[in-house]
Amino acid sequence: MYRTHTCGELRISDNGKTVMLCGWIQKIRKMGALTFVDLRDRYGITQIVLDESKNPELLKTALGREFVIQAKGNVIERSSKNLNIATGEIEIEVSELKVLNAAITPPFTIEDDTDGGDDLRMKYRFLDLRRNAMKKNLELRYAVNRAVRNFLDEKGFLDIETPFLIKTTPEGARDFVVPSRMNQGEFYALPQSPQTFKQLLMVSGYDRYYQIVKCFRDEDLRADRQPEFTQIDCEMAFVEQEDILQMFEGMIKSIFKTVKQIDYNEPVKRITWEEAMWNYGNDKPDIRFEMKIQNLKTPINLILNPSPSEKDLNSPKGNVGGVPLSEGEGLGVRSKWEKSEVTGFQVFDNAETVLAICVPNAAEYSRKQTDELIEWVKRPQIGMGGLAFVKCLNDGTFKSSFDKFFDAEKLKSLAEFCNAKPNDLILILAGTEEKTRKATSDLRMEMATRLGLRKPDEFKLLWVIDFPLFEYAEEENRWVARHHPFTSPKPEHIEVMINNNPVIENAADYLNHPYANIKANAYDLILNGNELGGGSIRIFQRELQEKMFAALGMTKEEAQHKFGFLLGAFEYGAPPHGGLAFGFDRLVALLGGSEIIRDFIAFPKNNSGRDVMMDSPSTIDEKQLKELGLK
RNA sequence: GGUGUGGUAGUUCAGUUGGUUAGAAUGCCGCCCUGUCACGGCGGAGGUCGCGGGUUCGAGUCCCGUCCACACCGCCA
Repeated sequence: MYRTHTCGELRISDNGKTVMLCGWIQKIRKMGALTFVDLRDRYGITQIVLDESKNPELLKTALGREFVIQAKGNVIERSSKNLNIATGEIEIEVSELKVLNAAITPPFTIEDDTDGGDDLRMKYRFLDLRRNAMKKNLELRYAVNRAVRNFLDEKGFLDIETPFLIKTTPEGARDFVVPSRMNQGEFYALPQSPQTFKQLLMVSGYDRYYQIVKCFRDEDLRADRQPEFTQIDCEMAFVEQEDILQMFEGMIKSIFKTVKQIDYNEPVKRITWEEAMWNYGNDKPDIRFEMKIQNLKTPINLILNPSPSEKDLNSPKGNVGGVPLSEGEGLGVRSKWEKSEVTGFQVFDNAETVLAICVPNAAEYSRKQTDELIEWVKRPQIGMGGLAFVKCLNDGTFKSSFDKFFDAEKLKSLAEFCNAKPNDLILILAGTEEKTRKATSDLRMEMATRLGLRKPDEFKLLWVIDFPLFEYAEEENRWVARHHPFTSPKPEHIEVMINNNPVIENAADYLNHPYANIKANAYDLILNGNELGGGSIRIFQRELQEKMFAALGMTKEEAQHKFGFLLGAFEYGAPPHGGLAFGFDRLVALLGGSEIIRDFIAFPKNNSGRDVMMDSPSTIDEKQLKELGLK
């Protein structure tokens, strides 16, 4: 027997017991004839005492940090207690000590606040994982895993494994491929997601499926993106969008409750993709704070309203795609400001788009601070030429960076249009539509970060719905699926899809193609500005699926070659179905108050997709290459 | 593919306008210390300043190239 207890469980009530502990030496403190050793394992730290005056043999063996030892002795009450640790009232008076394995000095300290940099911690990941901070992250990961399984199990979902060695798919991310030895010249692909398998499971009648499963995408990494990552993959049959939103909103709330003790009782807010783009400039808005984008000039009308004759731009309330806009913020709202487009300020007058945000309580920003913001928007990643601002002073006056062109009256009307409050700082960006909208969105997030409005302990969920079905791919001059090619158009848009030719005759005018306006039964769940997951109601009839493949530029033969198995299955009684998938790593990281998923994965890859601990990827032997027919 | 930031002791970092023998903290080693728990005291070892080239009387410092790490853009249905 190695141990009777762990290093985290002994208390004052165990006083007098003879115990055996095993663990790693965290720290040695020598006080003359007395030596204190902090012994650490997964469960905690227990102090053991080596008393040379009572047992001189004990100190004959050399000890050092991270040695693995076994200590036998009596639990005694400490004469000076340490109430900062759970075992701090007792210590072990050691009678027998055994070094199970010596250790060389670790390259960084195994402490919460380690002195090790990212690079080293990755190289010695097995040491990094000894740290309390990492242990907590992995424990959180497992807690979320359990919460998911418990919830879905209770709802009757079945966990069914799907293969990792599958077929390459033309759409979407780049595939990782695996050469086949037995079928030389051919390759498996690792799944980007179990998408087609879960749909086939619906055809098979397993009407509630889930899997917490590894997925693979050969794309560049980010703090929140790894080449292999884990998804909570779910699918249901005989459901409408509403059923899915309810079910999985419930799942996330249940995770909040079990893992974070958060009661998220209110229904999750929903907005359309168009509202998201209009008000926040991106499709995953952080709604912990307002700071909505104000449109001072041309709206995203080309996207939102390709044929102004059909939808009156000047109507007080826009109504797009049959979905009423929230909070009376019509897409078509225009004010007298809007109509007086010639301001005399060329930067505004010449720009396609002029967008503003009202930053609360920032009117006292100094020249230095505003200059710094201007530099911020000029960074290559943002790429704006400059930034205009209006300070809404508490005395009701305004001070702007373009006073030369705007008199007091004009500034006032601008501030009113933006619904600016006293002490607000209005920041204005002007330029081409797409770039300016993205820049304003980035600026909004940046200002919120600077003002501390992105509170890590506040969780705000949001459904973004009614995504466009297609996206225009400029390089190929064709439509690509915004979500994936199995996503169903909204029922009222199916006709548009079937009755129109997908070919884009005039690339410059693609927004006027009927396909640009088709909306999908697709939805994303956003948490604090991060995409937690997304999904859609799927196509389940062969004809519509074929039409979809055709819309994406596939010939009938190609579609049959690549997805014949799915098209075939649809002919044998496929039920209506839909589902979604969550980014498990991202969910865990966010619950842990971070956006860096690397810290929540035991053995992650670095920025260039390398595992620096085992040094993969690596070259392979000639022999292996030959066997695979690659040489 | 691109942009930015960084690379100096085992580790985290400082290093002025280009100028003597490149510093601090921490870790490590040795000695002292019977109640420490961020222990304390004394002493010591430890450097190809990422790599290659250039400018210069002289380069950690300036220039060019390159490698690596991180963040971001493109990309990620």
